[in-house]
Amino acid sequence: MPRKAYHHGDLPKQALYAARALIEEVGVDHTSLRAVAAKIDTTHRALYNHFADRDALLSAVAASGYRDLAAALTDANNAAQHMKIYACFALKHPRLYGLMMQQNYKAFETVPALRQAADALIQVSLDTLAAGPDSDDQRRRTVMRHWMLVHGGLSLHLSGVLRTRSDAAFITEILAIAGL
Amino acid sequence: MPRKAYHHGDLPKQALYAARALIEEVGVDHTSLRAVAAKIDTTHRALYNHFADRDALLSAVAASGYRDLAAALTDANNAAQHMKIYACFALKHPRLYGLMMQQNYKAFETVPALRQAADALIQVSLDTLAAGPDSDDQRRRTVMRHWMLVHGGLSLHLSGVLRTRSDAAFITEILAIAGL
DNA sequence: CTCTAATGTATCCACTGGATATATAGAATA
DNA sequence: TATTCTATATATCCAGTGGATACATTAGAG
Repeated sequence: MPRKAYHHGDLPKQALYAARALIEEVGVDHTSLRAVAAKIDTTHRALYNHFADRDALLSAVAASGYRDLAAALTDANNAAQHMKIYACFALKHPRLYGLMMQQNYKAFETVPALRQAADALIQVSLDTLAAGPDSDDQRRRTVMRHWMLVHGGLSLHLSGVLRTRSDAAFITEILAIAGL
Repeated sequence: MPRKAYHHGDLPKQALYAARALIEEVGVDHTSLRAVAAKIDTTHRALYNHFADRDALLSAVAASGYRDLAAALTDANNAAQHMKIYACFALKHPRLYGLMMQQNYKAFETVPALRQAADALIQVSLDTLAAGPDSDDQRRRTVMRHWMLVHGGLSLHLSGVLRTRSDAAFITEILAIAGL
């Protein structure tokens, strides 16, 4: 895709975009290093110069998802808007969102960018949802409660366990359940 | 492990147990058909006589998890007990629980046992959480709200996004957040 | 007792993530 | 400018995977 030169120019960033695109297209399970490499016209082994292994690449994609979500949420002025924007993001990028929530303790420890991106998201949520003069513990719980509701609802909706209806109906329903 | 006879006796059930054990030991990603087959002393291809493919086997394991969870929840007399038992199950079998929640629409359509098991769980929850004379829609929302909170909390806790504390602290925290 | 359908086996395939060794190029040094 | 050094890309290999096809065995229906 880029030049035919031996060196690629900006392989890390392009690999990230390519991986993210592939994940959103065909799902995480069907996203192979070789497919990502082919998409940016390089060898699958070249990726290892920039990512420790496949999981590290996936975690980097997850981190980019967290960043985008946090950025989108800065537009929220209240809890209801916050929940709507959050849910819309997840419904628009279900596989990316699944990957973000599939990260585990080890990933958060191993990939600093992931930890940072998640913390940034938490900060945005704190600013929007718990701006009052409450104690830190109280504010943390407010965010946690909100996140539990919206993420729990999304998870049940996206999987299909709960036989929820259309996306739009789902959003109004979780808003009602959350009392917003 | 069983006899050395050509026919195995009860391969489907044993395969299910073996797969579930492997999943709880090493995680879904590292559970291969060959490893499951080796555990019950057969060929990986024999599994295909009883499960359409790897995903079908995993979905069957998930269904068995739903059944066990529903059975455990019949002991609950109120919402607080319900939430505690649910959370304890997930914390005791985190990888199995992850698999259960990783099932998607296609799995629920393709594997009838999975749909049935999930519906049975919903029924138990309806009985415990929404026994009153409310409308069906109201009862459904009560269950949904409860499930959103507990599953959302578990998901955030198990992944480590939210930096939650110990399991015990987590349980008391979600009970408080849910107002139970 | 035979025949057939269900079940288990043997063997193959394309593909995967990852390891090792080699080639290239861009930057720093001289 | 010429030379070395290091980061980056490639080539090639490997064991392991899910799945396909063809064949062997066996239990049961007739």
